[in-house]
Amino acid sequence: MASIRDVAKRAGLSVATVSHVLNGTRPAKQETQERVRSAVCGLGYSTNQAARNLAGGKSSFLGLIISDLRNPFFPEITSAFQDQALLRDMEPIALNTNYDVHRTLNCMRRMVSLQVPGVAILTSQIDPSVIDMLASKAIPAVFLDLGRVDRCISNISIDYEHGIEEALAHITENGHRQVSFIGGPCHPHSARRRKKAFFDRASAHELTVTGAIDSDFSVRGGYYACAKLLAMRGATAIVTGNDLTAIGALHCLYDRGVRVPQDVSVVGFDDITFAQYTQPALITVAVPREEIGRVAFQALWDLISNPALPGKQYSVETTLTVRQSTARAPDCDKPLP
Amino acid sequence: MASIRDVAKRAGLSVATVSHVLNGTRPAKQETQERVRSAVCGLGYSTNQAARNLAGGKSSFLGLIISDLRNPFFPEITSAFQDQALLRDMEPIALNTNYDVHRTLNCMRRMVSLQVPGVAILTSQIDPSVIDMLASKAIPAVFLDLGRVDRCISNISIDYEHGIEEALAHITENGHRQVSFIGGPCHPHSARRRKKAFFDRASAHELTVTGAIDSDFSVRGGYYACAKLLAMRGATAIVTGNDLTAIGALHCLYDRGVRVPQDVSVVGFDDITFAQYTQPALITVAVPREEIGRVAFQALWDLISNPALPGKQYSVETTLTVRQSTARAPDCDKPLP
DNA sequence: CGATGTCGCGAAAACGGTTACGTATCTGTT
DNA sequence: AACAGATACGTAACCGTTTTCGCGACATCG
Repeated sequence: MASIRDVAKRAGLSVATVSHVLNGTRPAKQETQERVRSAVCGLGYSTNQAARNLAGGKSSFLGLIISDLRNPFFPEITSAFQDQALLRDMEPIALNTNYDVHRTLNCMRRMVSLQVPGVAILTSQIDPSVIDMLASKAIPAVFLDLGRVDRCISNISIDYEHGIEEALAHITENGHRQVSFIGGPCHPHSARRRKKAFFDRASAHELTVTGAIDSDFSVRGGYYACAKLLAMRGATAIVTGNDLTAIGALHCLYDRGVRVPQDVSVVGFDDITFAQYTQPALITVAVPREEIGRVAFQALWDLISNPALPGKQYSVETTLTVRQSTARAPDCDKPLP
Repeated sequence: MASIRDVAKRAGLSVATVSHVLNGTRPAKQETQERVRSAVCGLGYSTNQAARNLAGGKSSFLGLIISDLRNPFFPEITSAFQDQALLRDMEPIALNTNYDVHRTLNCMRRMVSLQVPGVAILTSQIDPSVIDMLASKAIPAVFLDLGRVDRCISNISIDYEHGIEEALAHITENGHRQVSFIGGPCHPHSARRRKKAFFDRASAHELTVTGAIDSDFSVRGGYYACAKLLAMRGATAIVTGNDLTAIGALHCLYDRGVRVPQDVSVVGFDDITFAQYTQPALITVAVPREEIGRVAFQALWDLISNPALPGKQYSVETTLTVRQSTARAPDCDKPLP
């Protein structure tokens, strides 16, 4: 492997000059630049990042911790983050925790070892020890839906209220009066926030909540929760905490011969890619995943560029994506009392 | 940031000893090990990868190039690869090319810059310039469905034949005699191979191929291709080159009032996660994505461990996943002539 | 008792860049 | 002609590890 010294020798220059020409950190004569350029080509030289990171005292990596790439929530976030990072000539290091605290800590250790100047932690469940670790090293971090903001910690909070408000307004306009909710496991902060937003907006619309079940954000879980709901009767609309759950519900309803949307309306949450391909196409509260990825990078970049500044709150909106899984409530052609 | 020198000072030892204790590369007294251990804890020391990579002359990164994380084909490959890499204490660097040659080359340059000891290139379309680049630097590489194998190049080839054979056998057993095919864009090698396998096996089963359309592997494309096929009439089964296409076909059939599987059987390809959630659940030829990720790592690891050895051919099997989107051919209760 | 071997450890040279500082040379001003 | 200020470049220290080489202390053996 050719080193910068080889390039310098071949170009008849000093390593300093070569380095500066390569990085544009110091003016140099046109001819000098040419000489460097051609030596680089001739040798097939490529700068050694490790050495650069070491000498520069800073690394070109940027950490991105997510829960699980297989979860359709994350690929788009990851892609968007990556695109931004590459634009700024940073190497994104994306690792998934598989929802495992040990693994998360392992990942964090790797990040520290890599001297990352910052890390975005976009998982749903964040162990406090991770925050401590970051804080003790003063590594800038961006979290998702973590409550607080701190010295080196920014936070992206998802405005669930807005999308849920749109969803419930839509449902109310369609004459529904009784609605059910299938949420997620109560551990993740985000599931709780979705649920709370649902109840808040439901009561604002004077909707009766007939049955609210905590499920596990999986298709299977959605299926069973929906079956339970069906036993309760009464509700003409089901709102779910994520799309997988909604898909499960859709299947359950189909299997029971309940027509969607004629008999029951269903609203999902997240707007994963496949929400548009369900039968019928799922109405869902869209969480702007690409935007989250972009904002996460931007937030991190700000934090890194200005270590003195305190963390900031960022917010992304959710909005209703209207498709075919809702309709007027079944008994709605009768005039309202 | 505490360095190894700080640790050495605090422990009253030399850096060499600390390094060796930390890496277990030289025997040391129990007491010495303790001293190191405690100094490390006291200072919150964490080894600097950049320095280590530089000094060791090798990097702990492993490249993984994929087309597009958003494509449901890749997350599982990426995850599996990552899991394996972490097990071996390597940092996987996953980058997507977005199907763009420029970006691909940019990614490759980054890999070279990071001194990766090897890279897995698991995209469908591989530009020859990428191979040249790798070859000129003698960087071990693993490709997916690239034809050849070379000095530093291993290849994973997907055995499309097997799964397609199962699919067509299944279809034949169900009394179908005429079948259509919706393939992908002819550029990617893999799409061509799928198509060829289909025709080979179809003729082996003496099936008549009524209509074969090259689409674009998207849901929308599948929809339109299916519409065209419907105009041709005759076929009682449709086999597609990937699941997105099959999903599009499913929607088209639904919209036209053609029942699946009663009127027409549909078979997908890939077995993406959502194939099981379509209505009806999609029968599809499963491509073992996790296995591809694992094998890619293993292949790379072998190549790296034994640079002298030539590249190898690996093969992964495809198999039919039976669900609900096929049934006996409509006219099949009539006795066959 | 001296030769030999083993064990535990330290000194210092890499590794390939960056960058603070210093030294020519060139230009224009007085 | 002398001098200031650019301009263009080189020298060498440094970043935090790994790793080679070698040194002393102690045990073993003839």
